[in-house]
Amino acid sequence: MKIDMPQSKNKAVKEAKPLSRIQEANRKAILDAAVDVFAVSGFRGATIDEIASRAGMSKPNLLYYFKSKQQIYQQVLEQTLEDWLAPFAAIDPEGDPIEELRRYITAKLEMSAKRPEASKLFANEIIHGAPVIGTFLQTTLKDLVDEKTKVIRHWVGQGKLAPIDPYHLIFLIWATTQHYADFDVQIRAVAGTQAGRPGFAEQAAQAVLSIILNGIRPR
Amino acid sequence: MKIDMPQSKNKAVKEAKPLSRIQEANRKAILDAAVDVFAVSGFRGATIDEIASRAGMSKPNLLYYFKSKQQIYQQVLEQTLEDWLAPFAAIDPEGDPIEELRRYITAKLEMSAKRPEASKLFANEIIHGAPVIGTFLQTTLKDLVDEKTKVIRHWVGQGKLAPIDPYHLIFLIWATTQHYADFDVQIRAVAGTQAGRPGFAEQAAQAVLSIILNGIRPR
DNA sequence: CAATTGCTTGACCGTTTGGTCAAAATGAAC
DNA sequence: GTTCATTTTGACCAAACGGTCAAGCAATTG
Repeated sequence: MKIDMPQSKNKAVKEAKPLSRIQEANRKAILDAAVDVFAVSGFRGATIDEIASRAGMSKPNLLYYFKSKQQIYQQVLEQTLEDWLAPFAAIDPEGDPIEELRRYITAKLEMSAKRPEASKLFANEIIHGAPVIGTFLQTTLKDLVDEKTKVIRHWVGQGKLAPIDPYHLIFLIWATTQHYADFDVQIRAVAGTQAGRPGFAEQAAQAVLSIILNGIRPR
Repeated sequence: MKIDMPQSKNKAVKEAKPLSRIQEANRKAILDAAVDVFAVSGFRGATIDEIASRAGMSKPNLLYYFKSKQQIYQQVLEQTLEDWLAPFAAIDPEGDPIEELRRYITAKLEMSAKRPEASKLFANEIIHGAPVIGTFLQTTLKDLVDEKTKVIRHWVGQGKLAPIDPYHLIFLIWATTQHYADFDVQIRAVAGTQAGRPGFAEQAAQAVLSIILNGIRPR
């Protein structure tokens, strides 16, 4: 599975597209179904038939809207990437470090709880070598991370955070927050009844925030 | 540590097992190849042909040693599980909490660096709903985790650790350490040249240990 | 050496699956 | 209601893949 990243951000280019009511509805139904199917089965494991069936249409009909399985996959990935990164981009260099990071971690934990499929979708893609979003990671994401590492380094320089490597702090936050989505099966298996009880997500947030924030507080 | 897999049938029943020199070599070659292939392609994406080819033999020959793709998969999973959990099981209730956890985290980070495929194998299995090791998670692993949560709770009670929920501490450690293996592509893409330099793993270990250990030190 | 057993593989089969196509059904426009 | 474009699908194809089988090859044994 070798794919090059098309990065179809060409909204302006293909503006000669009316996109009828029925088209819009069907595309949405397909993409919604696709997130779930790709998340649980991976790219290879997912079948067009299942996506079509979940979207309430026949396979050829689905292929009428997206000309290949890959195209659906890329579209779904692109669509979710933006939401996923938004809270990270929103980290404010002028804000209080601890508060900014608390807000970011909380937002990511909420996303993991609310849309675990999106997280699993990424996890799958990256574990398999990021064949589709590889160049995105090396360009857009790297730039964004570089920007934020500067911010964190600045905070450290000001003595507002303990001296830690910004990259690894970011990785630790990503790892921890996404873990609750990607490994939910393991968490439920291990935590047993506790994981099902309401308030579990809040308890998780409290624990994660406590450890990380105390871990980076200036000493 | 004894780990019995749900699917692993007759180990004791099939007592007479000669296991010739050539058999042993071939089985090992197959399993070694299988770890890599399953790790990068997932169960569904992996093909018997590729495993066989990497192991240097024909597909029918591979099927002579393992009668199905699933059997290889289960075997590989079982084989790696023990190593993977050993350092966790080795956490000593009598030892110093901070030192015990430092040892555990360091061991897991080293495993992630040395054998990332093993970690990816698990990640894949769990993200896809743990179809094979599901019951293992609910039984053996849960018991082990319950045991260790008691230890951590005891430490907290003695005032040797800050008051944190043991489950979430364990999840945080798992998440962080495995992240370096499972998401290595993303880490390399984002950290750029830095990630390639020697000493990067040590730098990661230092940062992770610093944040986590300071995060749980009694205050 | 002969013979029994263990090891290896080319050829093959049935199924799944991504994708095509022509034709039918539906809707929009007049 | 007629016409034209859009939407939908049953039937089909080719490739990939898991798994089988019979026959060939190597090794061990007596």
